[in-house]
Amino acid sequence: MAQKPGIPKGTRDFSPAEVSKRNYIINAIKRHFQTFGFQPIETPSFENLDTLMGKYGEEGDRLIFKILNSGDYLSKVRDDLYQTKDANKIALKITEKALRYDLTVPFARYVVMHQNDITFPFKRYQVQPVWRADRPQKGRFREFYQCDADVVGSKSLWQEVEFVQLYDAVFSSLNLDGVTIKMNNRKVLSGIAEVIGAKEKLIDFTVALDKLDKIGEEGVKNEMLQKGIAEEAIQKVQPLFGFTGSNKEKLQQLKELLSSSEEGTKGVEELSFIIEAIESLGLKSASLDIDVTLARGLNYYTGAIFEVAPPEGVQMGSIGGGGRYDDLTGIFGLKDVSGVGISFGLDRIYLVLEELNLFPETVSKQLDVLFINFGEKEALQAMRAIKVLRSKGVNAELYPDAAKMNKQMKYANKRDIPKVIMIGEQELNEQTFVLKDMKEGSQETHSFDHIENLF
RNA sequence: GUGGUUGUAGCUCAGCUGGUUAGAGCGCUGGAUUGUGGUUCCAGAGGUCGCCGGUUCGAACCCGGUCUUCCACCCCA
Repeated sequence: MAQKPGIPKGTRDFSPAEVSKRNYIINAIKRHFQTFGFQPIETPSFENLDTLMGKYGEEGDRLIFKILNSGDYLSKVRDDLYQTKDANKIALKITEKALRYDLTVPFARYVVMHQNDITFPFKRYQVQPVWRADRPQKGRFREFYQCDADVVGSKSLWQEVEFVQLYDAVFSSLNLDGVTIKMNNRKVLSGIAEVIGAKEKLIDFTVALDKLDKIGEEGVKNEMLQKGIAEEAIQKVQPLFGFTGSNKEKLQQLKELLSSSEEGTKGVEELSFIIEAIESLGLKSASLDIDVTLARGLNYYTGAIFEVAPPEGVQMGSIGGGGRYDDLTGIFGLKDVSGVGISFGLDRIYLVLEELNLFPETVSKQLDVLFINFGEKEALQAMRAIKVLRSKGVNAELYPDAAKMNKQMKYANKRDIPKVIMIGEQELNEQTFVLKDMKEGSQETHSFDHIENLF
């Protein structure tokens, strides 16, 4: 009985055309990572469960794909525990490995394990798939690629400046103009929470604030009230709801709002430094925008927070994100190593480029020329030509069977092969070949000796 | 994890309030065309209607379950 094939939800097959396009994006990203001085590493697809657990918050823990232990894993579960049917507790007994959830935590683990071999500051990049046991929806998959660049071992804000430039360089080279690099700072958020007297509600406060563009001012206020943030406190942050103007104006407003908070003031200073540096260095096509509602990834960011929004008019979540985390390696026993990094969301960038029709036509071209097969002797002559062409880097192939011309031409047409070369009995005898342009429909005869000068 | 949505030929989809043999377009194979693709014409192949169960004389259609798709929430790239 033939079984109906299928793949798990949230996963995808990639066709040759899709792989070409994905490689086009990946190559652009890697190229710029290298020009900015980052070095590649790779880490295993799965890690020890305890390396990952507790690093992404409660929600994150739930979304980690856990790998069942091998062997008779249930025998290790005590009967009384088994009877409780407490999935979370039992899970810890029957699984000790998990698929990686992002590239940042494995990187932190890598840095700690190899600290003696690493020269700091260490700049690494990593392009590998990650897995999340999430419900898929548009632009969200259960297996997807992250393209990360991080620096550890430097507290310099020049790193942040460089990451802004890196985002700009990559998106510009992909001709994806008009992306907005949104920037915030954890210290600013802490400062705001402190000023309004809701310091212990920082996470609730920022998560609600983050939804401003989605649920509006009233929605945010309602959620804050619901989370137990006082009415008066919310009144104090009223300026944030109409937070517009240039970056300079926003900085000025923040400075006043946070003047009583030491931490908040520090955050404003950091933002100012980056903004001023970028203003004097300039960006090619992206714009940098302070967004105090930006609050993703708060579980470990301590300074700058980045998120990249696609150009206006494209319905898609963020296509990149990142930030500074002062003590990520601390949980693995290496103190005082500051890190900062960014990530590119390959799958979403793909969808955006597709929507805006920004893939160059040449990306999907696989073969330059197809040789028509007229039989054994003719095919041998074709193979001689193919050998020469390939040595010059031309993508060439012989149709494998001496099928009907009609069929071979249809094949060339369907594969979108621009040129076809025919060497039949007559051409073989005359030491010539016929070159046909599939787009124009025109063809001409050349001497076989001239084959290498064709392309 | 919560709520909703979707599933019929390789693909995109019709299919009436439940009624004989489930259709179309595109694609595929062959032919018109034995050395010329894209356009045209002719012929043909291809479906246990997602899967399991129930209601009914009778189910693609109604009901339950399950898987899948897409969307929103949570969260996030």
